Amino acid sequence: MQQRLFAADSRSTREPYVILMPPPNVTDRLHMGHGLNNTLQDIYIRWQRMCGKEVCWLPGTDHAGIATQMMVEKSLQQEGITRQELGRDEFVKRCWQWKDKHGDIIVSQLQRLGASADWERQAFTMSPQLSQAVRSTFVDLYHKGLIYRGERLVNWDFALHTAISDDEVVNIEETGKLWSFAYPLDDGSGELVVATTRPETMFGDTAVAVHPDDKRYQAYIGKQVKLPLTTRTLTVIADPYVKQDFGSGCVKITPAHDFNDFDIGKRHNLPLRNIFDAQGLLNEQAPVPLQGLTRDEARTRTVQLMQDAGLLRDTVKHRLTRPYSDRSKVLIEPRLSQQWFLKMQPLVNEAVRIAQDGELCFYPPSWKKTYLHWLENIEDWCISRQLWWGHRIPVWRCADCQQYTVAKDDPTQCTHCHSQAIAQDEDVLDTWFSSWLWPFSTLGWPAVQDNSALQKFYPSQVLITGADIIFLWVARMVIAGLETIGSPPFKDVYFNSIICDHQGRKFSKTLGNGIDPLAVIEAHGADAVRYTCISLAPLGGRARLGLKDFEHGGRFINKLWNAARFLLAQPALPTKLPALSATELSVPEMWLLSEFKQTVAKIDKHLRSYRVDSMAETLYHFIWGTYCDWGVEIAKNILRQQSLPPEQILATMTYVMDGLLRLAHPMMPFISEEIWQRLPSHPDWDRPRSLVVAAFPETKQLTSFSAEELQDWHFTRRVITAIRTLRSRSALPPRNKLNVSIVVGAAAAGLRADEEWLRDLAQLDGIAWLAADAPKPVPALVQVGAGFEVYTAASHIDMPSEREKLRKEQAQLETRLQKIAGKLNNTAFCSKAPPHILQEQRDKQRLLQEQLHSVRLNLQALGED
RNA sequence: GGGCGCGUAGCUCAGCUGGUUAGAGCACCAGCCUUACAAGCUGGGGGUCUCAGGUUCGACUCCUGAUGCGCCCACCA
Repeated sequence: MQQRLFAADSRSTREPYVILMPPPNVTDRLHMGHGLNNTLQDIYIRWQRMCGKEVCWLPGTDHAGIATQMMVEKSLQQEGITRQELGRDEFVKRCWQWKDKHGDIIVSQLQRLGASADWERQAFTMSPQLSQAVRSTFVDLYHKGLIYRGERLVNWDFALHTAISDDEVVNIEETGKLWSFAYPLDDGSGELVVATTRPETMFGDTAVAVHPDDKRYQAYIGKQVKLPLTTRTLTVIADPYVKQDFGSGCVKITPAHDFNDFDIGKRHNLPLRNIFDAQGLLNEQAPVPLQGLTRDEARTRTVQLMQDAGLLRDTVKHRLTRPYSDRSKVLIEPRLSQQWFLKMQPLVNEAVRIAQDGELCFYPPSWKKTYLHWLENIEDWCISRQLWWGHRIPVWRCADCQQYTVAKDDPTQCTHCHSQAIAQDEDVLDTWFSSWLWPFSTLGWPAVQDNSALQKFYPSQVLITGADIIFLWVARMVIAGLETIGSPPFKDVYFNSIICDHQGRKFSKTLGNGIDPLAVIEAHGADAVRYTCISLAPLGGRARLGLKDFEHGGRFINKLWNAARFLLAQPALPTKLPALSATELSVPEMWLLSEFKQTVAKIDKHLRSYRVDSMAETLYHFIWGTYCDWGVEIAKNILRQQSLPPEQILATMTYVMDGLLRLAHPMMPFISEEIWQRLPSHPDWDRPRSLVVAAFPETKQLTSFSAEELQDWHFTRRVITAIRTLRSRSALPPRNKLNVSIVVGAAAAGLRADEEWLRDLAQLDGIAWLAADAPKPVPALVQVGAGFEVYTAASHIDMPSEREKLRKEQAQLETRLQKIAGKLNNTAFCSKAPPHILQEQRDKQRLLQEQLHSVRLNLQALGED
């Protein structure tokens, strides 16, 4: 029913506010990281909707090529079949089924969380519309000469049998071994020693390199060495890449299996010798006994064979970083293959500029450097994948003329020779090649018939996502937006926390330390999950979350619910409330309203600076510490005393409750709406049919009162707190009223005017007002405050501990006074510190001196021992 | 090797542009089922703000160095 309120109207005249949901992968259900990410987006969307913007939160899912294909293959495995047995068409069909199932689960999870996205605009990276965008982009970039096919060394994943991009490789530091092998000179005049961490790659060696300036090896340059265990020989070449001080200063060069060696090979025209078959097993380049072995088996055997041949010179432990596939977690093999690449260099200039000029802002700002560093060192992007699930590359190769036909619509013939013998490239595109178009492909681009959505909702205001995909997704979206639409896709990038378990470990399936958002929603409610997530998740940091933490949120929701119940259960609560009238307000009400206004100002500030954790804290303190702890107590007092008409205070309480529900709504949409619907409408607030579209409080419309007007009340509150402490120390049950004596100095008039409040909020029976110079009531418990003393008689007073307490206070006051005196006696401080700081210290000194004096007199009255 | 960030109460963290008695939640202790709330109320204990210098009248806050930890990027076979 509320969903209609979430729909974005592209023809609206309101100012747009747009957020694009980072599309969750359709691989699996959502985890708590998604819970946080989507809560944050929803907070901003709901806030801005309440501020009167035409908001559009565009939801959707990502086909996640590699990840989904892995999941589907895994499920096939359980049925005992491989995707090859199933065939491509059938396999892709299975992937669609998987997508439908998990896409639905994801949407229902997001809705349970309260996500107020425009569900009618749901997008999917492989929908017909987005496929059109992908093709269009590919074809355009191809015709601009930016997409090319080439045989290059790429990161090869032997588990998935596909190339992956540099950004999908994760390097892990490990301890391995460094072996030194002797390669005998062909003319029998000696040997060269080379070091390697990967012995098995020696069969792909096509040279040995030394540094051109290395005196030790001048004579060897151009000579031949024998490649052990084979019949081949290698030339000794000179290249400045070689470090003279590492190992022997000789390097074996394996151009087909190492990125650096590949470059050297190019410089020296070395042959590329691939030693692996498609499965990652050693091929015929290796000696017969090693053929068909895996990399690991071959390594052990190679070392053994070299040792047997008397050519193993050394084995040492060695720290090295190895590349792993981020998805499949297997060791990456650099492998020569035909792939499609996108030239990135010509595309990045503008993306760099807008970050430097502040047209694109990162929160936290430190990410700007990381972003720029990546762009400034950009490499070509390998965009083809040897997978089945994804966007098929829109390129057809002609069997007759061997030329490529690159087209947006499926061609029937070769554009070069018109032959019909054309076949589409078997590969698919990297998933990110569709994700990077998300800011405009989801809005209908490149369809021309109706681009009102694109015009209205591009660009978006803020992208809220995890910093882990800053290169994979964020930077690339900026590039695509600038290249395709001509303007950046968003203004702000807000990096949310990474959710970890209580020990600071990332959630992972293998550890089983994840928290299922739905289970927690069942236990504590969606609002509690939302509140807990954001209050514990600082901007861009790492948030440690345990199951127990959600109790905090649960308690808060419960507290709010009870506060509302108090109000709603009042028999005197009128259905028609009077408007606020400054002249009829009691001082505590004036204070409550002022506190509310301050809260509104703080929340506005925190939202604008993306400090949602601070916003949550601010609201928590207002609701719990101000509205409940004081507001409700004040209301009870008035209702009990009948000192004022009940409608008046109930109207104020309703007004503030209505306002705080508005503040709370973006964060806690369920409970706030639930209460708000039951609340009588207040004439000073608008009353639409749902809180979803109610106005967000603005400070300029709110009433507040000056510090002078509230000064006495602040003093009274301090006295009340002191009396409560006294009561607690007297161990008297709260229902027993207390008799106190009060000594007041300068603030006497104000306090005595508030006597009724004092009496009620501190649960007093009788008050005796004492003059400052009157004898101290003995024996009695005492609390000495700034500008006042309160006493109460108690049945039995533990004199030593009472003295102890006073002495402790005395010591504390003395220390503080010493510090202040230190400052005030410092001539430099007095001459250089700003006047108001100086005055502050003097005032403080006077108050503390008075307080110390009182404490001392009380100590004397108790009799020093 | 380069970049970024973090070391504050037993635990998880706030503390923004230097001046507060350094705060919150959880945990702990004491007393309370006070008619909104025991998922609660009223109090309480607990911190040489990682260390060492410096700037300043004044540093948790700014600068330098040390040290421990985390993340990212690059990489010597």
